Amino acid sequence: MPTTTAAQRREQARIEYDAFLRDCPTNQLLDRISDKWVALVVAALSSGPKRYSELGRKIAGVSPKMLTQTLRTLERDGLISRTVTPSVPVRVDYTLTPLGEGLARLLTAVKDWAETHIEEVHRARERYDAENS
Amino acid sequence: MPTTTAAQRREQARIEYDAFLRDCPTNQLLDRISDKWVALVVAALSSGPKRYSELGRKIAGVSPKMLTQTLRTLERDGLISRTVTPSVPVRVDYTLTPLGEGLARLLTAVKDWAETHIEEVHRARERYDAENS
DNA sequence: CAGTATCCACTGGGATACTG
DNA sequence: CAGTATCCCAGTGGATACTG
Repeated sequence: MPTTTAAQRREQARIEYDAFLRDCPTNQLLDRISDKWVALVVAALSSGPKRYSELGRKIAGVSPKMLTQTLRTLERDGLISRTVTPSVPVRVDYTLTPLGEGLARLLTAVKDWAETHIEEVHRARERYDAENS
Repeated sequence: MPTTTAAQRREQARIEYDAFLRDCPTNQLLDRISDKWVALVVAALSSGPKRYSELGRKIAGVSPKMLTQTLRTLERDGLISRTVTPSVPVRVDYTLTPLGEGLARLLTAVKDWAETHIEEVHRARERYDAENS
């Protein structure tokens, strides 16, 4: 009789795997671009620098909290840069860095694939749903 | 005095935006590949067909529930195909469809970008954390 | 204008147990 | 072997209110 159960062993594996995934570059990147607002912010900024409130308006429905949070992580990762103009009232501009522009191009590739194949995916869904009704 | 508050207007915008995002092909795709397990399953299958339990072992730490759920949505989207061999015990194989192979190639592009630029991101993070300490 | 702070509801996914 | 069913908790993000 083993002293560890199957569940315990899988939990151990899960812990190790989580650690591995945190270190995995691909997963770190997927964590970023999968964030609901990141892709939208990057897309908005790819047409040029924007102010905080411009982003808030362009990305309708985002709360100040999430907009700030998104901008902070992107800034921390070196994907966007934040410029404060100490006028009254203050003005803050966000711009894509060269690294961020690279990410924008990658997202364009994702977008192209999505738009090219979405019809096929939709047909597959209809077929699947029809068969399993 | 307006009859709608700023919050109410933003909520309305959020609802419309959510609807828009649901219809947006890019976001639908991002929803898929951002799923914690999808990328792992696709990667596992890109080296050839696998059985359910093989996937469970290769992707350490995944629970049966999530593995099944992931496989179902991928099958529904036409990205993988499921083949049941009615032997005893039953045998189920999962394979990437041509569409799924296309997705796998896209994920390879994502992976390449991630691995090429992760160092730069890490340096940016260290710089950011040092400045804001 | 450009945020920050707090509270809280909701849901995604893990643990666990069971089945054709 | 290949799942399904149920319970349940933690983390995410929205609402709301406040500030330099």
